[in-house]
Amino acid sequence: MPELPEVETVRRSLAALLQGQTIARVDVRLHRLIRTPDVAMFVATLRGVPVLAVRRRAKYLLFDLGDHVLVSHLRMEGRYGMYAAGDPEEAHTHVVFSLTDGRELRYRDVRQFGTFDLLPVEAVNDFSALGRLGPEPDDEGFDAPYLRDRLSERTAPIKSLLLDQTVVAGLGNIYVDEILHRAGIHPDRPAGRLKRADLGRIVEQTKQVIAESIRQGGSSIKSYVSGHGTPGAFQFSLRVYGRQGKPCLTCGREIAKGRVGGRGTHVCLSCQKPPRTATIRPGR
DNA sequence: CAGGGCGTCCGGCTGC
DNA sequence: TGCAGCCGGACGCCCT
Repeated sequence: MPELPEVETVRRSLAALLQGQTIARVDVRLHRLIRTPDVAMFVATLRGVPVLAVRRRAKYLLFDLGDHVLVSHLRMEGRYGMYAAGDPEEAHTHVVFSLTDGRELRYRDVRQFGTFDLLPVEAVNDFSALGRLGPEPDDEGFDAPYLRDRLSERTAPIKSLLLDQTVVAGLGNIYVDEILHRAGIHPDRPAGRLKRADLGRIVEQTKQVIAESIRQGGSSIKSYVSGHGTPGAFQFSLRVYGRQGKPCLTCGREIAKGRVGGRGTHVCLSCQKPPRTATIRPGR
């Protein structure tokens, strides 16, 4: 499940692998993944185009191609790999970018949830999702006053709002659980009732957890690997995610698992005091 | 109008 | 051994 650190790790490997490369042609096997423009236009526009840079915004990969930007979202299980032209094709290969040096950048996606949008450069900032994204965790503007401004009056659980990409960009289910545990905040807490100090700890832990995971090459949970095919190591630093039934690494209490906002949620009920309204509470 | 909750997409995997 | 149900990021829809 690639979140910001995993997408950043993929970006770095793709930037190295695609350095100075030009797309010779593109073969789209699963048309549904191409959202804009239509597949014929998508393929025609990409023919013979150089890859100038690979950027990232939140969980989106942006390939700078001169007049156009290719916006790629991996969603749950999308992944890229570099292959020689004759290499046997692995299952769930949906898009193949043939490069002029003979290699192939292949996009695979078991869940078929990933998306591609090829946009004129001047349209990128207005592109629906990209245009509404909140600050990145490492932005200076992502601080406690900003969060208080965005969360005041909001009654939804803090977890749901940290997953809202317009509040802060790039967090997913794994990192939100980790951030809230380290900040000592129960995920069911109504966002608008958090104190200034609570918001400060959330901001601090968000920045720390994301930066540390990027240093570790992301978390390899389920299928994630970088563009080089190498796994990350941050999964060994996870303190609550996937650890239900095991002792809290801080206090020893058994980690509980429930649902918040429809998402599987891991919590230590000693380190993260449940509010009266909590759906995940002691005694079960 | 906007907040909030839920259904949808998909198929490998879990558990009965 | 067979198979129904689970799971989730972004987004659409619906209700309040």
